[in-house]
Amino acid sequence: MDEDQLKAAGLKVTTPRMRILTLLGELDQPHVSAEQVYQTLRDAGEDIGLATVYRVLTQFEQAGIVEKHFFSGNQAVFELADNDHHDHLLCLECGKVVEFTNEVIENEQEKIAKKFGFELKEHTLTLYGHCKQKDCPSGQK
Amino acid sequence: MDEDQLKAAGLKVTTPRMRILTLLGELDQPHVSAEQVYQTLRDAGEDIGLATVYRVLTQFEQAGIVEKHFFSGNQAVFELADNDHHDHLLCLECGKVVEFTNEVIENEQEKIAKKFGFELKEHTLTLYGHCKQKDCPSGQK
DNA sequence: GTCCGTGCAAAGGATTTGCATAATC
DNA sequence: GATTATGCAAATCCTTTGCACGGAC
Repeated sequence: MDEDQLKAAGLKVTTPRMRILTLLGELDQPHVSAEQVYQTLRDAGEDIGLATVYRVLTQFEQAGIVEKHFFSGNQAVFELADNDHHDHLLCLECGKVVEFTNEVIENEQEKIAKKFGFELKEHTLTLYGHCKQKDCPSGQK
Repeated sequence: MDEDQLKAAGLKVTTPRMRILTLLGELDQPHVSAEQVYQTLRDAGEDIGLATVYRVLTQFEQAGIVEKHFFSGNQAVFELADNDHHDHLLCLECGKVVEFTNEVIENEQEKIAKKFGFELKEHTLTLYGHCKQKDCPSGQK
């Protein structure tokens, strides 16, 4: 339960934290910016500040509850961390995001790190392309 | 020659552009921020503006002369684009950067894109770890 | 009641833009 | 000489911080 996750992370159970955590679990598109979280909650009538959203998301990241990505380079997006790691494939035209996991690549990364004497801690793999769907500009014929 | 690269990109041959292009080719550590380029040139006595550095690097990126990366998330770094693509492995402790290429991963990426109906355009793969070298905090016993 | 958390406004850092001047072709 | 570049300063965008008040335990 959300509440237990907060306690486990040593964070007091407050309204903003609960609202943000719940919201992250209800999204259609699991990748959101701090601004989007803020706007969504404001629209829902919450009296929350943008600074709090940033603070909470940062705390969640440190607690391992969420992951932070820099798909676009200028604005961070957050997503609820799931048990098994995954990477991303996204459409340059419509922004659609697909998550995937690939054992072959994961193993190869370990080999590369070992080859250079590194102890691998984490990695970021993002593929960019055109999804070619009917609802995307890249799919128009 | 540097000059020809500029002309080929449809950019006039100006002092700032030549200085930046030359500098990028002479670096020990090929990954630099706009600020570093700016400081290095100022220290060398050039009368250049930071805004120009940003403008030129952006133009170079669009011309395919340089690549822009977001290793740290908050500050972009640039490097001269080489013929064959490569990915990066970097040390979380000392910032050391190693470049590598891996056919297995490249092929696997194509398969993934195909599997989801995407036309792959580009990708970013960065591995983070500890290099364990004697000159790095991660290497101290 | 103590301590941590929050909202708001101000500060910060990286990058971009407006504009008059200066350089390239 | 016309057009494109440049330097400087101001502006913008995203994110963080300072501070007094409010809420959790």
